Amino acid sequence: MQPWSIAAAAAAAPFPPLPPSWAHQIRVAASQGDFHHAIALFLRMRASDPAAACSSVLTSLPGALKSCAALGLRALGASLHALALRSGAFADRFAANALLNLYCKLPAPPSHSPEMDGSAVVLESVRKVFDEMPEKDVVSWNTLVLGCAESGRHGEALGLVREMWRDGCKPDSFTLSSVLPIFAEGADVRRGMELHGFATRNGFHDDVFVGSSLIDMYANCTRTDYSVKVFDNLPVRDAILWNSMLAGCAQNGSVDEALGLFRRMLHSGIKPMPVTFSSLIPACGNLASLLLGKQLHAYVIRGGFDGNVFISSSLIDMYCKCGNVSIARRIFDRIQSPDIVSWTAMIMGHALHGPAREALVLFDRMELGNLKPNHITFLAVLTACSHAGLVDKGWKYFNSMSDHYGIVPSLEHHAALADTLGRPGKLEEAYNFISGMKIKPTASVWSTLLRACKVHKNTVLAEEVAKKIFDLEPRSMGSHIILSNTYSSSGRWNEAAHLRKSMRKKGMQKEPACSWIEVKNKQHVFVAHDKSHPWYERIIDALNVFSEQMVRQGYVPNTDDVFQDIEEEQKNSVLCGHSEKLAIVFGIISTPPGTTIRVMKNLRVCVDCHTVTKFISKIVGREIVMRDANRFHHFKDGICSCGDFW
DNA sequence: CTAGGGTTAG
Repeated sequence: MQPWSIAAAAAAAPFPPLPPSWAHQIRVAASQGDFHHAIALFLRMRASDPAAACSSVLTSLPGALKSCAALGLRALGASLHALALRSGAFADRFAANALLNLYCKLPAPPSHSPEMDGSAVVLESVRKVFDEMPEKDVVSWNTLVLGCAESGRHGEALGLVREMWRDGCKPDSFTLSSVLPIFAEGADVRRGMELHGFATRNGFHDDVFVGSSLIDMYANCTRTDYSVKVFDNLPVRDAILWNSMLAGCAQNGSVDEALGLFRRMLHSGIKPMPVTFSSLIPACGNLASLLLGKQLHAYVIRGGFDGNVFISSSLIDMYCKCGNVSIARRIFDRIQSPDIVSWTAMIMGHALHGPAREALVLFDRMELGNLKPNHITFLAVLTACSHAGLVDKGWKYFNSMSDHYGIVPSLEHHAALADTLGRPGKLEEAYNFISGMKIKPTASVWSTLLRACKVHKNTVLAEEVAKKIFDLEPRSMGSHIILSNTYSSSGRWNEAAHLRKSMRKKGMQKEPACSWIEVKNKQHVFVAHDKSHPWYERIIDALNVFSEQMVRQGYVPNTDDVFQDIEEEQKNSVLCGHSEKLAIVFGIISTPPGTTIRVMKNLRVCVDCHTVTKFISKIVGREIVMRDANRFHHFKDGICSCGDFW
């Protein structure tokens, strides 16, 4: 006889494995994010297996409720609520918390009462569930705190934290990471640091969730130095945290820090992801550093990310901002299905670089593809109209916004149309347009007209417009300067001097004009009449040589923009010191023949510099790209892409 | 049953 053994018995007659229970399957599906499946299982159980449905209410309800919350199933959620009450499952912490979460996550229903909006109705039922809960724990509090924080009820969320504290329930890492984004949004670094202190004292500081909320909070408060410290102290840094750090730095202007992190990231063997690039590349655009941008583009290609629309759009934008619209266009043309952002970036690029009509050609092509323009697209289109001097089209696009697209024109759209009207000299029309606006025009809307008044030398209207601007914004620097220049250019030196004097009295100082150029990885900055650059003498010598050639070709200095009451002879020497001329000539004598010159300027280019640059581009046979405060100018063979209209 | 962190156009 064989000795009796369980193993032998099992081997002889193995039982088939038990089928997983309904409740188990529902829990697993819900926790894996397969909410439809979880709901389907729950409904099937209720219909086909009343006994199981009855015995596993407690264990299956949380998963089902979570799925309703995720899918926004209000009606089913309500019937589960009834079931929870009827079956007594509501007494259970887990089921009750899941119910609380459901009400927090459901979108606000349309409101029927005028006194109360939908979200207030929701909050009331949430609060009711919460108050009736027989047993509250930290999860219940956290659910409510998050619900308030996410629906913008910041004060209430913070009040709840105090309330839970008083109630003897200690905030934990969940609470912290729900509340920290409030201080991030409000850029309230003081209270953010208080929470950081609390986190440290209670051992939550190296929690990844808390850590990433802290990083985000400090970045939003433009304290990326603290972000980096928190980041460095975290024990575990997975890849996403790097990206979050990087984006935080890049978006808040700490580009050097972002690039440093990018290098460290590569060093630590963490592979860059598409988001890494779509947050870094725009930062290069904002620095207008073509060199850096090109290096990142090379990484993008090597990493095989060039098919990503986000990256392509950011590359288009970066190349446009760095002055290379043709590369941008090549990238755009290679996108299989450009989205609204890619189109808008490209339209804006053409609008800013010229010829601006190309922007409108693109817009029409986009519409043929049934892609719907949004308010930013219209901003780009209206910018194109103003730069191309297309008054009728400007009106047409402006009116079509509300007529065909249901987009309410914003202040920016109004400013763009006012500019479109004013630039070609339709000052009266622009004035009437601004006066008749449905929203109250701001100083910046009026100042587009003021600039137009200066260009068209209408001192009377300029004075009236300036008065409106100074009422709205008494210390508007730009407007003071434009008005003073308007006086000067019509020979009213006394009034100009008087205005300048009152500006000095108010302690207002003009922003000095400066231009800069990147040569051999180094930025060279030129301030007007600044002789400190080591090559200054050589630059002036070269400028004089160009001058002689220009005069032979018919150049006449334009002293309209010299706003001092001095002799013509002296005015010419004032013009010679303009920063953009210094930067351009430096670029020409310090780079090999044929190299494209890219110059940036903080203010708008003056008429004389514009003319001189056209001559120089022809004399040296080079393309010169200049970004001024308003747009890009491409000079080639004596012609500028702005069509002398800017 | 509760949490977070990422991206492009102005």
